[in-house]
Amino acid sequence: MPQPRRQRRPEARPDEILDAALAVFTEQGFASARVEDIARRAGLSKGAVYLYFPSKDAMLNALVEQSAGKLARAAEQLVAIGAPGDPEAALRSLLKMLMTAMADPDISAAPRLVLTEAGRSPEIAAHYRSQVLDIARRALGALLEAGVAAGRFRDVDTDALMRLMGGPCVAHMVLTTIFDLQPKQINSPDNMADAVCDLILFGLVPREEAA
Amino acid sequence: MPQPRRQRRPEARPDEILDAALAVFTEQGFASARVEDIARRAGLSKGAVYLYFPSKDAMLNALVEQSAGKLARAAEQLVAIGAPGDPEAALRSLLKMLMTAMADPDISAAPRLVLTEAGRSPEIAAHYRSQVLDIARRALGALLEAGVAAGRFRDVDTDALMRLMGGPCVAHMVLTTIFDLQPKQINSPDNMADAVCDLILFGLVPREEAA
Amino acid sequence: MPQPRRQRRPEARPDEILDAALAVFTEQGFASARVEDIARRAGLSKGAVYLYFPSKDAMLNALVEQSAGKLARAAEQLVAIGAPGDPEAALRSLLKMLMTAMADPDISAAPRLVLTEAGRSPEIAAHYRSQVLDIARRALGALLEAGVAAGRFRDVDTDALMRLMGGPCVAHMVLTTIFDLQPKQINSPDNMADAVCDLILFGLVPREEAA
Amino acid sequence: MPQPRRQRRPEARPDEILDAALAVFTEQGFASARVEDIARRAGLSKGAVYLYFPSKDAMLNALVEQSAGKLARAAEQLVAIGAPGDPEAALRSLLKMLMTAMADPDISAAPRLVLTEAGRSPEIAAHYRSQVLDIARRALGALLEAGVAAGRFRDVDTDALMRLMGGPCVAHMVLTTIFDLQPKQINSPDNMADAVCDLILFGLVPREEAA
DNA sequence: CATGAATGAGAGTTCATTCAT
DNA sequence: CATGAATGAACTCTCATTCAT
Repeated sequence: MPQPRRQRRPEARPDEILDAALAVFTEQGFASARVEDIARRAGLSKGAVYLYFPSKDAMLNALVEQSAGKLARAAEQLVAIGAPGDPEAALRSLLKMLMTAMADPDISAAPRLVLTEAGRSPEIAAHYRSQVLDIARRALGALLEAGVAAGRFRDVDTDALMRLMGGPCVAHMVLTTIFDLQPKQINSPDNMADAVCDLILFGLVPREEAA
Repeated sequence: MPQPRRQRRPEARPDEILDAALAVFTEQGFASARVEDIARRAGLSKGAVYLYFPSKDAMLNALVEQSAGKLARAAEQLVAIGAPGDPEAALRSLLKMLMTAMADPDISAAPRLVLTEAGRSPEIAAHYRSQVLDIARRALGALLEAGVAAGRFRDVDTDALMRLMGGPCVAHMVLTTIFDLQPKQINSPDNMADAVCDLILFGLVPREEAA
Repeated sequence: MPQPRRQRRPEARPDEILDAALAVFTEQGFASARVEDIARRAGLSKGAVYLYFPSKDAMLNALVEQSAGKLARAAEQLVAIGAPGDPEAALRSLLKMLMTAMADPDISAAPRLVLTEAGRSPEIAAHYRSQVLDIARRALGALLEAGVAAGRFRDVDTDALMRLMGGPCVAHMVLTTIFDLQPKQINSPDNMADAVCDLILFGLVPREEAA
Repeated sequence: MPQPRRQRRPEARPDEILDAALAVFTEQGFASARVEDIARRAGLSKGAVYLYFPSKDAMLNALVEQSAGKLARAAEQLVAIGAPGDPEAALRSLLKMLMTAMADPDISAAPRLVLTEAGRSPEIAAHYRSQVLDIARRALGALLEAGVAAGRFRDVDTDALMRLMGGPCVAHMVLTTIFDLQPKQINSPDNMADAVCDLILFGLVPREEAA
């Protein structure tokens, strides 16, 4: 399957535009982004984007809708498959997936956009909440429940665990992508996920079983 | 032919304007915020704002500069005082302070603004990084070192711990302030901090008390 | 929700805008002129002007650059061709060309604009000086030299002659265009040029040779 | 008479303000000049100037009215006294006075202001025309008439002579004050006046002394 | 389908003018 | 008298959106 060198595929236009829009929105912020910049980056004229999207706002909404759910569904899948057998491993996989996704600027672009724009758009906030956060919380709750049932996890609060799992991933994204603050020792998202997961599972205080 | 209506002129004008600006910026985002809205909220006319700040950008910068450092310095103090005696307690205090601050919409407004605007403003990002993040990381590193020296903490990676401590606080702020996703069981930032701290210290996996 | 009314788009747009700008600038002065007035006079909307010129200042500069040199080059040509043969005739032609140009409100509009704006814009002053005044002075110097060599002119100072040639033309322009002070007897720029030229050549004091 | 060191002389305020206004207007142009700049230069606060002048326009008008007439009346005097006895000397004196005045940036500031502002203000143009130009023309006409009657001047057109006398002075002012184009050989207004006067009187074409 | 010239509402900023102190 | 904080109209410039071609 040789990839054709951009034979004008008008069917792909909307996605090309959204890709361009995502890039420009995350670089400049939604309000500061100019439709013309998006058009140019998509290889189109300004007017042409309006053949595919009725407004700049519509692009943002499409972007959020498109991205939302992907990660949440992946998390759901992961938990559904892994939780019954080995909750610890499932939790670790979950964290790795999330951390890796967040550490990749391209993948985290959409969440980052939601992060910056949800504050001034109740629609986006509500949509993301119901399509991503609620689903993620439910999946995490199921995973926790399975682990507790198996005697592998303590019976802790789901929301606390959610913050403990998601928070470091978001923090990692923010620190590396926005503030360019790279970890000193750890040099891959995977290792960062391992280090964080280790702490989540076993805690900062040493265990005394070594007798 | 202006028809003015004069007000008192307290020395506090700049701060009043900054308060109004912070509110409007966090509500609408910096780019969408109108100077006139800020002025009205501060009880002034549009033009009067320019007697105190040369531009809209200057307001944002003043806001960031004003807020930056406060939290970081508080964290530094807290660690310096508490770490030598009881590292666990110091860590818990630190987390509580951070979580409480983040859960208060007024206090977290400035950090939230940085979160949404740093992505498109290298100056803001650099300033916040050097005035807040670097300081916070150093304080946390010192705390960790003290705990390790005292045999109370495992010798883990500072950046991983930083993400584990800060992440949940940021996540809590984002979830409650932006997405209005309140925790189901836990009803105060203080309790959330306790729950998270408990997990950070002792881990999700139960300890074998029997031994 | 714009409700546009489209027009044709000739390649001549920039020139149409400059024509309008020149008219408005000379009528109201650069600072008092409104871009919208220029646009309307050019048959465009305010925003459209900015498709062709990045700023109001750029219009002024374009105007000055466009006009500068035309007259000076014409003067150069005239002198180069006429001076060797008949210096007196060349001088008369030069004066007539200048006087006629200055007396025509459309042609003198650009110089008038320079006259009013150069005082507050060192760039304009420098540009006009080097592109017009220096060239004109050089041409006049050459003409004078040729006349002296041919024994037709006295060996006078170039700068004095420059003021004596240019001054009356500028004065004529100022008096008729700005102060609406028309000559009582002389009714055409051509005749005024002749009268002035006659005085320049032969002086106010009668010659005694008539005997 | 020792000059007191600026003992607050409220009576002189209007003039101090006008001096400041003239300076600022000629530097920046009337429209670009800010009342605050004028106030500061006059050593006052912005509001205080409005105790003496009702508006910025009023300052300009006062300035024009103040300056207009001075020169014209001086020219009138000069002609009235000198013309009957020695028309040539009177003409030379007139030219010298004018040239010297125009070459002094302080003295020529007001005429320069009129030059730049009369174009957009019919009132200023009309006032200056009636208070200065008409008077100057009449004086020059009288001088010419006297000279002709005495057989010393040819019977030329008054308006042409007016342009020939005034033009070089204005040109000298414009070239030196606005375009910073100093004469190469002639180094004083007085000498420039002499050179120009010599040309006006005796012409560029050599006289055949041999007779 | 695609272009890009054109529109016009709107935002930041300036500044002449006013008036409480 | 004098101050300078405050007003608000006006202006430059931007940009989402439209539509003739």
